[in-house]
Amino acid sequence: MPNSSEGQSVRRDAIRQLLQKRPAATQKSLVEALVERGFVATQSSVSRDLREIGAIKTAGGYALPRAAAAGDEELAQVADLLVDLKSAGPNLLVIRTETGAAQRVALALDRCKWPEIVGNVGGDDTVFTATASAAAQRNLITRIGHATSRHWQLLHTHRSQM
Amino acid sequence: MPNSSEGQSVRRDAIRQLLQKRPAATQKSLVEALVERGFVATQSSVSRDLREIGAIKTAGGYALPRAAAAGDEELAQVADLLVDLKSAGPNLLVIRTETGAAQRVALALDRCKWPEIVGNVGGDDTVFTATASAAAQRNLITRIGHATSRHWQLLHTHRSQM
DNA sequence: GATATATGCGCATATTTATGCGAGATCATT
DNA sequence: AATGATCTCGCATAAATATGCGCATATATC
Repeated sequence: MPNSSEGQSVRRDAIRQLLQKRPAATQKSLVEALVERGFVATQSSVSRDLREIGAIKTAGGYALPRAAAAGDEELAQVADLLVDLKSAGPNLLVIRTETGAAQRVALALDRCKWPEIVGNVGGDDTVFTATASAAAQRNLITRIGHATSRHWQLLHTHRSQM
Repeated sequence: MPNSSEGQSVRRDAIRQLLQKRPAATQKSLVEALVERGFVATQSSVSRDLREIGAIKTAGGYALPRAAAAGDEELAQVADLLVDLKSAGPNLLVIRTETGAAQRVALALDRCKWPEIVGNVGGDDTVFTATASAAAQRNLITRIGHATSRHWQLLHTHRSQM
């Protein structure tokens, strides 16, 4: 059952966790580790996932870029300020915050330096976050959920594709 | 004419420079760039060089880890304090400094976080720098020379192999 | 200088990684 | 519910990367 059955972002999250624990020597070894954890995936997918995640390959194996790990904390600090989260097309995520907190949230998102985020602008109680693709956006939503320990339910507004 | 005909460190230096300008998409492209600059090398060598240099492969191509670039400046600042430089076996580099400056130099070397350096200790006018191998040591010497814009002539003391 | 040991490198090739393509799958629109 | 646009993913395979081996050269020791 392919397609955006959220399985992808969960798997990528799992990969991030694995990499955080220890670098992975090869993609095959990652596949095996994933299988152990109940995921089904092939080397192909892992290859694509790693690109998407922004992982780097060092002499010691695949690892997360330093910023990727750090980002979570930035966000966690402003978790309480988040109110709502809506997608407006695949390239724009609209985040509602407590009034007056948008700037702070936008700043936190900036500091995360996540590859999914192209850029942010914060108004008063709204942050616009630009994403490169629908996939990146989905991913981002999962990551925000993860970092804020909150389950965001995404009510898509009309998906005006373009 | 293979072997430690210092060609290796020079080539690795060239690779570092290339990577500093822009990431390299593939090793083949690096080989070509090297050839353009008058080097002779195969993909095999470049593969080994990259490992040695500590380069990482990102989605954008091969690049130097941030520290690698930064290190040079650290060292440049203490360049004047260096007096002499001798190897004592493949694993130990003995650096003479102005009196009282050894600590400072050792600190700078630490901060470089170069992969060639296993560790440093600074006394009063002498720094001991541990290297993992003869190759690493040669490499290190070139890099120090490069960073300090100085040509160190290495009088080896007896090379007690072991 | 002769011998022993360690090292650099290219070649050929094994191993690993990336990708074109087609098959489901989902969702918006009509 | 049919149509179409857009995704994800696995397969097969192309492309890229790593490495065992052997020669040539350098270095150490005698």
